[in-house]
Amino acid sequence: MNDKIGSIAHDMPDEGKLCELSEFFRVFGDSTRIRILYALSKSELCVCDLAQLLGASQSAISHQLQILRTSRLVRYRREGKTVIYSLDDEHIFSMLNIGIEHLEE
Amino acid sequence: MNDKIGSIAHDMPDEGKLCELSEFFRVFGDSTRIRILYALSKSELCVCDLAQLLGASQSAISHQLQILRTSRLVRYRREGKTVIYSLDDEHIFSMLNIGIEHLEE
DNA sequence: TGCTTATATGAACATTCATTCATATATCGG
DNA sequence: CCGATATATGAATGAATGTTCATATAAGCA
Repeated sequence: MNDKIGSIAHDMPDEGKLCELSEFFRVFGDSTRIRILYALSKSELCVCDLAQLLGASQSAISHQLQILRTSRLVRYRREGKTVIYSLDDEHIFSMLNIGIEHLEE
Repeated sequence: MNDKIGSIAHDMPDEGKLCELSEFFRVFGDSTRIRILYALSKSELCVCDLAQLLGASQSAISHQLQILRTSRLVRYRREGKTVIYSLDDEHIFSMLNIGIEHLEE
C-alpha cells in the first residue's frame, strides 16, 4: 500500500499546478460571477446592462468583472462611454454546462 | 437593448439554481480538496493514505472529506477500522480535465 | 471648459472558510 | 474489558473574500 501511495504521488501534478487549478475553479464559486458568466454566454453585455440584469450595484459588478478579467474568463472592449464584456473561450461554456448537467441528476 | 436584457433575463435559470451551481463549483475551489479529488481519480484511498499523500493532518483531511461527502462528490465505505473513499461520478473527472485543459493553453 | 453618464478602484466592514487542537466514536486484537 | 489505531467532529482562530461607500478616470455633449 506504500507502493500505491508512491505511484499516485508520482502521477500527481505538482502542488503549484493543482493550486492554479483550484484558483481557476474558485472563480466559478460565487453566484454573482456565475450569473455574469451565464448572462455573457447568451450575449455580450456592458457593465450597466449586467448590473441591471442581476439587480446588483455597478460597483459590485465592476469588482467581479475585474476578477473575471484577471482570470482571463472574459474579454472586453470599450465603445464610447461603455465597456462591453464577453466570454473569453468556449471552455467556460462547457464548464457551465457540465455543472448544470451534474445538478440535474 | 432593453429587449436584449429582457430576453436574457427570461432565459436565465432562477437565482436558486445558479446559486447551487456556484456552490458546486466552490467545492473545487480549494487546493486541498482538488488534491484529494485528483488522488481519488487515480485510486480509491483511505483517510490516512490521503493524509500521508498530501502531507496534511488527519483532521484537515477529514473535515474536507465531509464537505466532499455533503456535495456528493465522493462515496465511502468502512472496511474494518479504515474508511475508503472514491469519486462519486464521472462528471467529477471531466470537470478536472476541462480545468486542466484550460490551464494548459 | 463644465456637466453628465459609464466604468474602475481603494478602503472599510462583515462574513465565510480552512486549519489546528482537543476530544469523541468506532473497530480490532489480546 | 482494555489499549491501540482509524476516523469524525466541535470550538477557536486567522486568513480570504464580497459588498458598500466614496472617489477617481474616461468619454461624450453643450
